[in-house]
Amino acid sequence: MARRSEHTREQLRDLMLEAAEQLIVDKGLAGLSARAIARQIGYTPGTIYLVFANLDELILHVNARTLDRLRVPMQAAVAATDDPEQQLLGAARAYADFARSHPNLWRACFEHRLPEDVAGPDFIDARIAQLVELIMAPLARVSGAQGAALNAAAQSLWSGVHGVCILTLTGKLHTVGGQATEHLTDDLITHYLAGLVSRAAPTTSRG
Amino acid sequence: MARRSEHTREQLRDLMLEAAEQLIVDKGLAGLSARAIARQIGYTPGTIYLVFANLDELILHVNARTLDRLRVPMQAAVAATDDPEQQLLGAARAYADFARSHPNLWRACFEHRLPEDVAGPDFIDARIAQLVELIMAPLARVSGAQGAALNAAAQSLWSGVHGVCILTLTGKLHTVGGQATEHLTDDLITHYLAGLVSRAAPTTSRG
DNA sequence: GGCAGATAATGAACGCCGTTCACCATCGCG
DNA sequence: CGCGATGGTGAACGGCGTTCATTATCTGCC
Repeated sequence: MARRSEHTREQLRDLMLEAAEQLIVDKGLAGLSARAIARQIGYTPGTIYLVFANLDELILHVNARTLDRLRVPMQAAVAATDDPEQQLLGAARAYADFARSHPNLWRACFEHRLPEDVAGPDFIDARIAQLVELIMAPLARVSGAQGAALNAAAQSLWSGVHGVCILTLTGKLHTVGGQATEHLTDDLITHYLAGLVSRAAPTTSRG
Repeated sequence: MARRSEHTREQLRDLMLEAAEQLIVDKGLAGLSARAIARQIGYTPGTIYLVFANLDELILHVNARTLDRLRVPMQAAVAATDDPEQQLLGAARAYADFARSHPNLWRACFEHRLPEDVAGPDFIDARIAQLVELIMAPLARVSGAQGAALNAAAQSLWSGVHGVCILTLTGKLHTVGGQATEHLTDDLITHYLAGLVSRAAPTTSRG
């Protein structure tokens, strides 16, 4: 058994990513294994290493796909209105909605941990940057901020929305009267924006 | 070889938690294994299962300890001043500082995933609730909020701070001009508070 | 002192895991 | 037809979490 050439390297790559994605969807990152992927596509585990350097790299590519898909509804939310505050609220709701609809895929993007020293690849960093950039324009319009202050605002606000999603959707926020995710993202954004508008970006324009 | 009785069940428990903690500190959650713990304390893996139901339970107890230790500097920050805004900023900085000083322990609290259906135990939920409650009083004083609105504020603001810490400390926010963690938590809190003060908690007082 | 029963701990075993690599079946080409 | 290149294999290595029959030791009783 060798040299069957039923698939191109490219086709094989897609088959593997597809299978991996399905496994993550069904059983989470923990349910993913080289052997399971191989079983699913009718190859042996060794074949995976002809296409990817290791499982981590494969997972990173699944995550890249997930981030690409996540961007679509967020962009749509931004395009759906001209009111910058509504754009931000909509993008956050789209984010929360995606996370809730595809919990295992979404969590894989943030739970997957590379070995201590290895840095995340550029193609992931770039996609996260795209998400942050999505909210820069509305944020600039609504607050008049720019430069470093705008950057800080985009990062802190977006990290904040992400934090709300993480904690609520992983059930780590079972506090008194646990709030719905969107309720909390709305709360965070509304108040943050109100503060941003009422002040001239105090913390970052000091130096 | 059996029945050495060199240690009480309690002592054994502490030995195991200590060893597990050290392993997590040194190599992260991924570096933890029943065999490694056993090796470190001079017992065999089987012994661990006389004390804990499984590794997950052991890890949850390590996490409980971590959350207890995390609360100390946060409480100190709140006690250090009477200005509620400074209390909140201080608590967030203490949180970020702890996360940076003990990255692997801190991350273990949020990266550890239980099998799909199993819910997190109360002794973890309670400790997270304690952290959120820490900021309720200052938040109430600074904004005048109470009831559900106060609850939502505490949860969204604290989740936000957590999100900032997660994304900056795991290196997932390598965007243009990456900001220091404390810079972003300050930014988030300052603006959120300003917004909270300038408005009468709009999103939650509507119904 | 000697013996029985209780029990703390073992260690071998099961079925997984990621990863490597010598090997071989098959292909295209001369 | 033969041959070199190559796609893919599958066995192997050292790890993992977890279970459990077995055993060495302790305790209490005669």
